[in-house]
Amino acid sequence: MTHPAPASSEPGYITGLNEPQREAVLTTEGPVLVLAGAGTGKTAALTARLAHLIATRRAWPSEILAVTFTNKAAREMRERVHRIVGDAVEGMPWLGTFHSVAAKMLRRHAELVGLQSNFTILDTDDQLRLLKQLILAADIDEKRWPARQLAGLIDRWKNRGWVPADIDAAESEAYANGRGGELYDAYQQRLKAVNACDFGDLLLHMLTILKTHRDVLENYQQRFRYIMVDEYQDTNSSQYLWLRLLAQERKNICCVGDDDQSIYSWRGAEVANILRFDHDFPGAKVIRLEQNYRSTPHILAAASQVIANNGQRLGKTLWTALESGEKITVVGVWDGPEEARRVADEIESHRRQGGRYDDCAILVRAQHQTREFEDRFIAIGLPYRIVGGFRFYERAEIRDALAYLRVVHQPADDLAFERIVNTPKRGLGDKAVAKIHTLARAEGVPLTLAAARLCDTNELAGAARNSLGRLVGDIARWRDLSNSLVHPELCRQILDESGYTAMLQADRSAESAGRLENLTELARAMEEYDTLGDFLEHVSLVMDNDANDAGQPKVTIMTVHAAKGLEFDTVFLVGWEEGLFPSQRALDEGGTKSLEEERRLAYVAITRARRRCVIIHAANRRIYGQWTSSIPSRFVGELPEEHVEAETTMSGGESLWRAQWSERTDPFAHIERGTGRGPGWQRAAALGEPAARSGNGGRIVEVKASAASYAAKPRSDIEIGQRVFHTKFGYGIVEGIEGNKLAIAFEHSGTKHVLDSFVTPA
DNA sequence: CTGGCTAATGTTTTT
DNA sequence: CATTAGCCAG
Repeated sequence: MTHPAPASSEPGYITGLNEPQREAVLTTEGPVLVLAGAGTGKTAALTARLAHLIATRRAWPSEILAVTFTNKAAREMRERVHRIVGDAVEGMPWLGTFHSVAAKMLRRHAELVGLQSNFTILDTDDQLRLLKQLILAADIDEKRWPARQLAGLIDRWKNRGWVPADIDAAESEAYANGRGGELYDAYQQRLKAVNACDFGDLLLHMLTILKTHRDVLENYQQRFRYIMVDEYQDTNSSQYLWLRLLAQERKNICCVGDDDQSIYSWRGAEVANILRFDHDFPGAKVIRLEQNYRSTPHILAAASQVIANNGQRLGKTLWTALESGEKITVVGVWDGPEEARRVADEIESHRRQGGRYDDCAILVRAQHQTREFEDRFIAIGLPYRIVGGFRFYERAEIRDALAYLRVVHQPADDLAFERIVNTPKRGLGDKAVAKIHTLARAEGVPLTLAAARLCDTNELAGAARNSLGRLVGDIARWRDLSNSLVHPELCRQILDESGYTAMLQADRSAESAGRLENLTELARAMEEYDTLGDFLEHVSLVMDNDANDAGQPKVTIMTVHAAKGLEFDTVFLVGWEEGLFPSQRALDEGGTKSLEEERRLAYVAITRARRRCVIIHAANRRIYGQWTSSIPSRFVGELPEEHVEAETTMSGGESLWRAQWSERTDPFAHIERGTGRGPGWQRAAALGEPAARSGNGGRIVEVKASAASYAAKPRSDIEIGQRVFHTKFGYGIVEGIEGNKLAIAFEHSGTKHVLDSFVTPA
């Protein structure tokens, strides 16, 4: 395809675009669906379109609704638009994730669904605690009907846009013999009582409001001259309904998506939304972006071949003008540790050839796979970062601090009160809390108020009464202070006066120093927000842990899900084995639907690579501490041979994994699973230690010293038997020294091999 | 009421 | 295996 010569008066943001991209940018009126394959410049087109609307004065920035799924995507769009149109983007209040935009709206109309505008947004943990209370109260055995299950069910209902009244008997049957609906209703009531929302409510409540209050709906319909949606294939029903209501009047809605990259159906995403777009918006213009700018032909061909195995797809033909590059490499290794060694070796050799660490990414199917790599990388001192994992605000100390702030900010926040009432320990255990609860229920007041009243009675014994009285007094005082004190300072003061800081200081464990640091960071982060309320909202909706990407280049380790939308020169796709990828869960469900989603995930994974894609599968892996043999993923078998370079470190040679692959038809194969005595284990026992086999025709050479440790000399201040401190593993005793590598028996983490530079004498 | 122990249970993926 | 929830003893 050739690019037409740009007209001389053409604005800069158009110039670099190809023909379909231009069309997507310039078709501003009416419904537009952009089907954008991986790496086809979707974000470029989307941001150019946004800039175009503003630059040509079709709309003020405040008249455009632009929604994404992740904060990362929202931030990136904001930055890119800013680069084009400058500070006008500051006035784009309606650019954000579905959840943050909905929350913003809901704060304005909260009273229409029985909430106050300072409502709390609950996280999963609060939600579960609340549900557990309700399950207990309903006299249901929580062992048999776990709160998690109910939470999942309610979430699914909310994703579909169903309020409690919409739950029929059949749906209700999914929990506790038909009591699901009843509990959903109780849950919603309880949320209202504590003036709180969960994630799903943000959209569901707004949907209710838009449906029942014409004036509000019309207001927004008028305001949003243009609506743009990123990753449309990931919308769930409630998001879809919400969008449809808002777009109904002007119909200037532009959705961008790729049905092949729909990987969130477990979260309620409906691919059907993208399939029925032109049904809901008649006359919709469909634009396909098919030129891929990211990957080499080999990579693109392999990805296309894999995804072609899926049935339900709109279908598109990706092509690239790039030169052919190298084939995809498929490597079979013996076990997990070897997989990690192999990846580390490849990265170091890439590095020696002048490459950078941040060219490389390791994509895993499930979070727990990151461990193996982390262990190895720490041992050899290879810089890495793990994306995802725990978010900043999920750490216990942050949540405790936030609970204090929530109690101060929102007096009805019972869940926050429960969390802090005995943290730090102040002698207020179950007994005391139960009394507060009883009183609160009897008088129909929030826990903080009940606690205050309880202090005026003789219900509590001396010590507990004093303790509770102090807490109640403190909270009242902090509430007063919150009007006069800037909130970062308020936060520091609360942490000090509550004894929380002292508690951490008294704690001599490995993590406590980091925790104190996190709290300092929290107070610092608060400075960026105008009000305490703003801050709390950002923490629950927006804050992610992308902040730690500063410093020197690092290898990125993350899940495939987290990698969507990103690209890297070199990508390692690890753990491509049946049961891991595709996941056991997808296999158990048996249907083609979940399997196809796994395949889309594989497609997303492969298409992250620009130049080099290495796919690895291991013959043996430890699952729940048991060695289990595994066979290569079916997706490995679906890779087109002409685009693949296969390699194995196993003596059986290249054909081995293909032979193993045929085991999937063995009806008794599953019997070996989890016994710890499967074929893989037996082979291992027969052949000896995996590492010892490396001379046996295998291509892996056991790396004794990495490049990083090769030339380094040992430290003089550390000797065997010495007690040392390691930032990640805590305290331990040095058991061995080899060059600058130490073997340390850690008090909590067992014996590990680490570089001495990570260690200080204790 | 606290702290330490045992037992059970779990691993997708995230706003 | 590793974490966590729930139980029991001090």
